[in-house]
Amino acid sequence: MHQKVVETEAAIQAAFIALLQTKAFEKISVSDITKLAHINRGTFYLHYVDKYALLDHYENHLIDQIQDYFTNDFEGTMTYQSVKENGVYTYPVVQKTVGFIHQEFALWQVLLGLNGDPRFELKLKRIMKQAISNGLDRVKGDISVTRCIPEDYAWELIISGMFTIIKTWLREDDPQNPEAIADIMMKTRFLSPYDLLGIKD
Amino acid sequence: MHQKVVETEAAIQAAFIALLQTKAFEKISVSDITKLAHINRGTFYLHYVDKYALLDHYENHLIDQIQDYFTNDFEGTMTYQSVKENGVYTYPVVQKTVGFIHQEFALWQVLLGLNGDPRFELKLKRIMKQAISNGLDRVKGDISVTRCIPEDYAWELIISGMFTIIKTWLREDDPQNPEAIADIMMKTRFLSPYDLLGIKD
DNA sequence: TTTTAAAATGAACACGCTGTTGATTACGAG
DNA sequence: CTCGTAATCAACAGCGTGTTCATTTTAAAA
Repeated sequence: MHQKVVETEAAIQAAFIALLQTKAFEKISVSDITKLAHINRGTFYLHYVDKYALLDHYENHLIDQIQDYFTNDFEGTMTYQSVKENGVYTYPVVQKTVGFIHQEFALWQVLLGLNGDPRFELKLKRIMKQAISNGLDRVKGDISVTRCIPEDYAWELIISGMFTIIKTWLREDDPQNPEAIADIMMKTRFLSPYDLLGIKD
Repeated sequence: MHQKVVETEAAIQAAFIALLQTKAFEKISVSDITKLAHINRGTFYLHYVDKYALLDHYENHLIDQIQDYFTNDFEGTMTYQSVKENGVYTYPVVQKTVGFIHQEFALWQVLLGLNGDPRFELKLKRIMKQAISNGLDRVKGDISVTRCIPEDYAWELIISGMFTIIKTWLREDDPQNPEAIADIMMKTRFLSPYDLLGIKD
């Protein structure tokens, strides 16, 4: 691949991320991007058909990483791993997933942030649910989601709990390190809202 | 107020909600709205300065209802009320809040839906946190959010748990009745993710 | 180094949506 | 019935879009 292409696409990505930190995706024009990236507007269209293709490109880039890991390297992911210094075990899946996000933090930040794409979050949630379903089937045989509340409500609560942790992480001014987040995810598995509030009823 | 104004604004609202069911807010043009509402494009601008003012108007309408209730009628809201047929008690706050939403279901549906406004959800979350904080202070004196995970993560988890229930409700093809939702909200106070999955570790 | 193919530029185009204007018509409350 | 408010219609400049074509720049191959 031509080196110039790499440069240009990097400039576009940097400009795109910078703009998404300040305004909503739909309010960003191709002109905005190319001005900030110091390239000609026409050049943009040599790389992407429109700004939606740009968004898709980044989203798929991130999704593919996770998707690949979930479908290929899934053996042993739900078993406990080495003891951490604070005495908490961590699943490899959790560690890996948090690691993926940490690797491209700025991109995850804007795509899951206030100016991001709600549909991206939805896609990810579906993937997560599938992965957890599969993981549970493999490790323990007889899991049945509680009948105490409707099953789809239970699933939504579980998945969006994990997303809440990730999104809180991404919104922090001075973000925690990945290990701390993995730790939080492992701990919250056992915490109900009342536990979180510190209420002992 | 002129009757014609009421008609026109009702037509605008109906068109706006209908459009938000099919495409993202930012992709909706004033022309779209006025065409669907069978009014002249110029007429729209006699009522709202732009489509953002329209969005604000509806959001504030909903927020004010809840805000008013939280700040004025808050006495006794966190005490248990009459026993329901299935043996579950419900807080009046929960009942009232779910009731508010049920009253203008279609509007809540689109504003908190996939094509809605993430900032609206954020505003509501802040209000909810404030209300819960106040409520806890009043009813029980010595609540301290768990130190097991960082406090802001705990709060985010609690609040977005409640929002998850509401949003799941709003997305259902054949939505549950309000009582069922209030019931779910009361029950999930005690349920951790592992409880929800039916795992007994 | 020179050649050559790919990549980026700059200017122009029609199109669609915006928000505003001013003149005109429709209509409902009194 | 009448008067004032509300809605309509046509026109306006401004801006972003996506596409074009000729031109210039640039990196890699000869």
